[in-house]
Amino acid sequence: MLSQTGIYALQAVLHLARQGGGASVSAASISDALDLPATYLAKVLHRLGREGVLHSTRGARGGFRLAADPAAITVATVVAPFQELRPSRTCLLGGPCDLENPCSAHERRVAWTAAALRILECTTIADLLEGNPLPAAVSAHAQSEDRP
Amino acid sequence: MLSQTGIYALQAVLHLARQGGGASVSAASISDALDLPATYLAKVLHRLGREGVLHSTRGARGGFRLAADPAAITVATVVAPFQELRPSRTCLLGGPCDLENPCSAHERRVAWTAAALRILECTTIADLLEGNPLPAAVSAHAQSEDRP
DNA sequence: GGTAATTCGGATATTATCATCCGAATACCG
DNA sequence: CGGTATTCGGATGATAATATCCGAATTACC
Repeated sequence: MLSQTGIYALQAVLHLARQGGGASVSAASISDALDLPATYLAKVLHRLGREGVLHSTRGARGGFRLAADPAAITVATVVAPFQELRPSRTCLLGGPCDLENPCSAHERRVAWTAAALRILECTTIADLLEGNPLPAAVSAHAQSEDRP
Repeated sequence: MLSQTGIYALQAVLHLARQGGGASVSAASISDALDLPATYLAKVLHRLGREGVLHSTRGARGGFRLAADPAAITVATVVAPFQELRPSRTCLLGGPCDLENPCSAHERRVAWTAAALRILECTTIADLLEGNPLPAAVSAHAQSEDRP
């Protein structure tokens, strides 16, 4: 559902949020705390910086910090640089398919990506930190589906 | 959302359903009709045979045909051999997480996979052939989210 | 100014997925 | 019985995602 890279990004951002917004935190320190591949995470953080999610400062005592309040950063924003979130043009059945020329699975594809996107866009970093539940309107269709 | 291999499987099964359940159809004939990688599709079909979705007969005049009525085959069944459908133990945030020890994104992950799974399990091959809409209970949360 | 800490950015390795190739084994058909 | 069409199954080759390496550029601190 989320690419490994996206998960790393989310974990790192969550870690930064836990540290508060004060000082910059180095990539090494983050990968150390979360036990993630250090050099790869560095690249992910770098990308989040260019994307405007993080603020990066170079040189000694440099590092990364959140570019906004945790309540203003959605999971979708964090993950977007690393995977396609919007429904792509290729449908469940292969070939292209759009509103004018929908394939027989078009409606399903739209429902699927809409459900996913809704969750990612309605959840902020602060929500995850504080354990806020999903809004009822979003979770309405997801009860009692837990046991694997 | 679906792996390429899963899409191939779905397309092939749909093609078989369109041909009716009478004679066996060869892998070459299917890949020819759908313009899919022939040798790879052969493997996919083979797998669907072992999995019980298709019935395969060897030798001249051999080939594949549906093992059940299109209305009795769900998309989930067709796609399952080629990708993890049930929520995995690794959560949105990395580490393991279950009912006893949920991470802060647990509920979101469950909602997400439940929405996807519901669509895949409620849609049969016959539904796609006939263009049946999603049941209202499933699609309730997916309106007006179409334009990419 | 020198040194240590750190991001930046490209080149390269590793791994999973997708795809091809080839030699069987099997069954129909004359 | 021999020939041909086909699935079966393993070995092998591309391509993309994941991960590592190293040299540079930048900045804080002494």
